[in-house]
Order: sequence, then structure tokens, then C-alpha cells
Amino acid sequence: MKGLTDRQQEILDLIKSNLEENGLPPTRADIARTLGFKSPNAAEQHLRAIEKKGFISILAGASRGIILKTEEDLGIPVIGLVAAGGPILAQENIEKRIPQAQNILSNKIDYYLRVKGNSMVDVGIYENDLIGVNKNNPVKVGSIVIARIGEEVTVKTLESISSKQVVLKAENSEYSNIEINPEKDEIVFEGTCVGLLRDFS
Amino acid sequence: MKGLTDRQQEILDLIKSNLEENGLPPTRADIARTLGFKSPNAAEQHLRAIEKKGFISILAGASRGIILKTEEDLGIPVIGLVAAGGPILAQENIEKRIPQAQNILSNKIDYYLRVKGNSMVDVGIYENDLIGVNKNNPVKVGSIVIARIGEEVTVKTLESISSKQVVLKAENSEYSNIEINPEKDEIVFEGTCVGLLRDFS
DNA sequence: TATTATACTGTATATAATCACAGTAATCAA
DNA sequence: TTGATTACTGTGATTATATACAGTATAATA
Repeated sequence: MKGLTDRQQEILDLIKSNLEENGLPPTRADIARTLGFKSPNAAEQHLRAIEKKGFISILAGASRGIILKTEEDLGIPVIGLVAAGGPILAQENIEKRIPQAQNILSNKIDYYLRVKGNSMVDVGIYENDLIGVNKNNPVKVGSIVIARIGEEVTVKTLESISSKQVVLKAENSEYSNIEINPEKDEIVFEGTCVGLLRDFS
Repeated sequence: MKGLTDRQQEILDLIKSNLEENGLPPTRADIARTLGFKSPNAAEQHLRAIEKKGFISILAGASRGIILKTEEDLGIPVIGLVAAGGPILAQENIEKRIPQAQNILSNKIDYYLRVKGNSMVDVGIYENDLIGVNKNNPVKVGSIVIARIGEEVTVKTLESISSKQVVLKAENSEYSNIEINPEKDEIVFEGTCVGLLRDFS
């Protein structure tokens, strides 16, 4: 499963907006018209490429036979570097996807986040490990949390929390704790770490 | 806007399930196949009838060009008698629909409920009036509520409420209060009355 | 260097699908 | 008893649509 090119993404977006606005998928001619292609075959070939990459299915012979794959079909997204500002799960942050069938972890994984740096080595989380993140689990003291402070996303242990101070602890004696005043600086808990994947290769 | 016949409803349901399961509307041939028609024209004519009654739009010339009208398009449903057991807004309870444009009431109206009996005459609510119901407004003591007690739906003023007793007051001296123990008998608040329509004709 | 992927134009064709026209039959209201 | 509505069959023309085939051009990859 590779990523889509800009043009392919544009076409996938067009299919989605067509479905939202009109309740039915576009034809090849519709796509060509909207994007200014002079040949419907340009649309056809883009659709084939998008299907090959796994984002849609094409029903042979059926008019408008374009079916969007669900998030479930696509698998659990792996997030590499988080672009500053936007939401973690934004398209451009998705590095690849892992089929859900391969998920042996017991908790629900909304996405995997690739670990940068070695601030958590004392609890066995190393650089380039993939941590499984659940977005909805309650954030508790002692759990490993994914927090966004301003524009930066960080993984730390939640040491303490109150309305005046949040303390995040790096599990590495070389690092010192991060103390935030949530009344002054914005801190958002994006999720909790519920598992880890390490791929020796 | 008249109601659909059983057969027409069946076809509308088929369109809906086709959209949900496959993400695209059926063709005339699809409908004919599923319902066992030997001619796609049977489907065509049903679609015309359903369009005429306002539940879908048909895009001329477009394949699969069937577009479901939204609840907003259809207007606010008027509920006559509530069939025992099921949800108030079930298809079979909808008597007719009133265009939203004609709604001059300030609160959001989820549906109109036709008043049976004269238990609320002292606050000017008479038999056959249409009361505008909001499903989400907070239920407060003193407000006129639509409550379901067991299988029966009733309109009364909420006199008092606690975990052990709910008192509903009929606004008519000939009626006595209804007292329910919510731990023993099921009581569900379906909504609050936020307006009234009376059609002198 | 050859190969593959991307991103198209242009033409053509089989078939998918709409939709009109001509019927049949039953039910219901005026 | 006439007309309207519902619920179909059956046929066929027209057009909408998918899709194959033949190209062109560019950039990335092995």
C-alpha cells in the first residue's frame, strides 16, 4: 500500500465530494469534465492506479461503480512525523497502513506513532518503535500519554495533573520533567499508549 | 405530499439499503432483479411515482441518478396516532409533513404531534391541535413534556421529578395527576412541547 | 540504459442504463 | 361507468458509460 500522488488524491477527493453532495459516485466523464481532462480515459487510468493502491474498488461493468474503501479496509495508519499545527491523523502524516488483522494487541489501536528520540528508553520504548495509540481511553496518572503542547507532539508518562499544573515525565534520567501550566499554555491529550510494535529488519 | 404505498416504500427502502451497502444507488434493472420484476420499466414507473410524492429526485439521463431527499427537504413530520411499542418517528406514524419554511416557531421542531383528548385544555391545548416537539431540550419541572409510559405516549406538565417519583399533571381539573415510580415502571421523556399549531378549517 | 510509473490525448466499441411507447389487470373514487 | 391510480409485462430506441487500444511525454528507479 503506497501513498497516492497529488493528482490521484485530487481524484479521490473528487469522488468523496461527489458522494457527499450528490449521493452517488461520478462517472469517468464527470471526473474528466471537472478536472479538465479532454479524454475520459485519463480518469479511467487514475482510477485504476487508485484501485491498485487500495483506496477504492471498481465494479466491472457497472456505471459509477466506484466504491470507497473504509478506514477498516485500509488498516491502521502509521504516523511518522507530525506536521506542525494540523491534526495527527491528517492524510499527509500517514506513512503507511497496517492491516487490522495483524493487530494482536488487546486494546483498540486508532493509529501507530513512530517514536522519535530516546526520552522513554527506561520503559523500553526506543527510537523508531511504533506505539499503538488509543484516542479515547481515559488519561490517568501513571499512563504513557501522547500530548500535544502547542504545535509539538510528545510521548511521556503522566506524572501528575491538576488545573494549575501538568507534569510529564521522561523515562530517561538524562531528561528532566516537563511542567505545563494548562491555564497559560495549551496542552491536549491526543491519546494513551496501549501497545508497542518493534520491527527487527 | 401523500404517503407511499407499501410497494413504493419497499423500493425506497431498497434504494436506501443499496446506498448503505454499496455506496451507490441501484439501476432500474437492479431494482427489478431484486424484487423479481420481469421488466425494468416496472421499477422506472415506481421511481416516477416516488419522485412525484417527493421522496426522491431523478436526474434525467444520468445512470443511477436517484437522489434521496433529506429530512430537511421532506419537511417536519406530523405524527397522528403512535403505534404501540415502536419509536414515535417510525414511518407508519407519519401522517403528513409540513415544509420547514412554514415553521415560524422559534425553537427547533423535530416533529408535530396531534393532540388526543382534552387533558390539557386549561393551558389552551385542545384536541387535534398540533404541538411542536423538540427531542433534545432539557426536561424541566413546569414544562410540558411528551412522555412514554410503557407503550402509551402522553402529553402533560411535569410537576415534579425525583429518582423515586415522577408526577405528571393534567391541565384539566377533571383529570387527576399521574404518579410514576421510575424504578418500577418505565418512563421515557420523548421531548418537550415548544410550540403549537392550530389549523381552523 | 532500460524499465516502470505518472499523466495525459484521441478514437472506438460493446454494453449498461434510461426512458418512451404499447399493453394488461385490479382496485378505488366520483 | 368513467377515470385515475397502482402494479406490473414486453419491446426497443437512444444515450450514457466503461473500457480497450494506440499513442505522446516526462520523471523516477533499477
